[in-house]
Amino acid sequence: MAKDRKIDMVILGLLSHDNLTGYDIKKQIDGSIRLFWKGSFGSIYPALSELEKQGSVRRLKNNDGGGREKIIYSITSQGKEILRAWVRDEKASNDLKYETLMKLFFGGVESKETALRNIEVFEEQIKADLKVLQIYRANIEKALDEEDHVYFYLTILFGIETYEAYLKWCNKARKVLA
Amino acid sequence: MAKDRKIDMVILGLLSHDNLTGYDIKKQIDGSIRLFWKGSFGSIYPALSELEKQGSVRRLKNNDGGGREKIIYSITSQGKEILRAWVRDEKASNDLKYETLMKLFFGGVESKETALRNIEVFEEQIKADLKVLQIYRANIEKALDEEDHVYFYLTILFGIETYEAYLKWCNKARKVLA
DNA sequence: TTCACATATATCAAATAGATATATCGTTTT
DNA sequence: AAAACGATATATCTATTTGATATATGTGAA
Repeated sequence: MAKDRKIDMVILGLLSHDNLTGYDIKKQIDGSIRLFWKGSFGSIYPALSELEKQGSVRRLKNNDGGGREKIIYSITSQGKEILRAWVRDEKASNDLKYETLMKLFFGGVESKETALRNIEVFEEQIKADLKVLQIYRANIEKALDEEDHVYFYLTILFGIETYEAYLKWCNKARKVLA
Repeated sequence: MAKDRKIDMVILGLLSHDNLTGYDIKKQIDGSIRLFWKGSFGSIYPALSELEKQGSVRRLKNNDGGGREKIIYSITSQGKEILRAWVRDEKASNDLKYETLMKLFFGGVESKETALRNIEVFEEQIKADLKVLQIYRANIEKALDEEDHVYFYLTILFGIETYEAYLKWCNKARKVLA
């Protein structure tokens, strides 16, 4: 596979906002990033080691007198330049893996009821996620003057717009199957 | 990682419609499936071998007197049952990896113009894809009476609904950034 | 006839997912 | 006060997937 590790950009991007541990990075991915990307420990920790080796991130000394081992990373100026070059690069891979759709696509091997049930499960999940996003939006709209918040806001809007489209589709799909 | 190879379901699903070679499977994934899933030769051929070993697919003899090597597979009744069990199983992983959104999320490290350009590239791609989907829809609506076509139709509708939402979001995003 | 392109199988290294092992810390329950 | 529990934290392993490449044949056009 080509030299093109996407998790590196997630890590550099998050470190451009804050100094973080690998565990922190995982938490942020599962939080604000999960709308459009994901990552596991199995990719985060090895990536952090290699980024350090190549000089894109730096380990902050933080031996505050014995206690839980904790490695806080910060981004270097080289890391920032790599991140910026990636943001400027126009090519981007956008793809989704929707098992629900696949189950529906091959729905012919099972009953219509099964198809409807799969749509229902999907709908419930989306409704729950949409509620969370709407709370995010309400909160962030109070603090939109801060520069970086605008970009976060845009991704929230993306989530809301697409999730509403999913719900519309669920209704249409039900009608088509009926 | 858990015993849970999704490519197996893509293969079994496609073989439940038709007997196909590995190459055919790849073509169908890049065609009708690509809206919600993808797969590469590097996963298809090994999966076909294992599915054959476990008795879910069968190799059809087709030595039609010398010529290009060609291995046509068909699904067995065991394979069909595995496919059906998977369709009945409610749990489904739905996730997207949108590099455009990630570039936007970390847009603060670059200029607003870069962010707008990334949105523009994304928009052009979606517009092109949407056109194709609308042609698909028009064609399939003429043949909706055939049982299996309904499920294909639903995935097309899903694509159209979400792509239209993406375009709406592009316009909103432009306004927010302005 | 040569060139490009589509068909077709197969394999490899790099990247990722998902699970698990290990250990510490803080809070709550017994 | 001890035990139990869940959150924090690093690290590693295997299975899976990607994306690229190697190899070879068939087909149509210049």
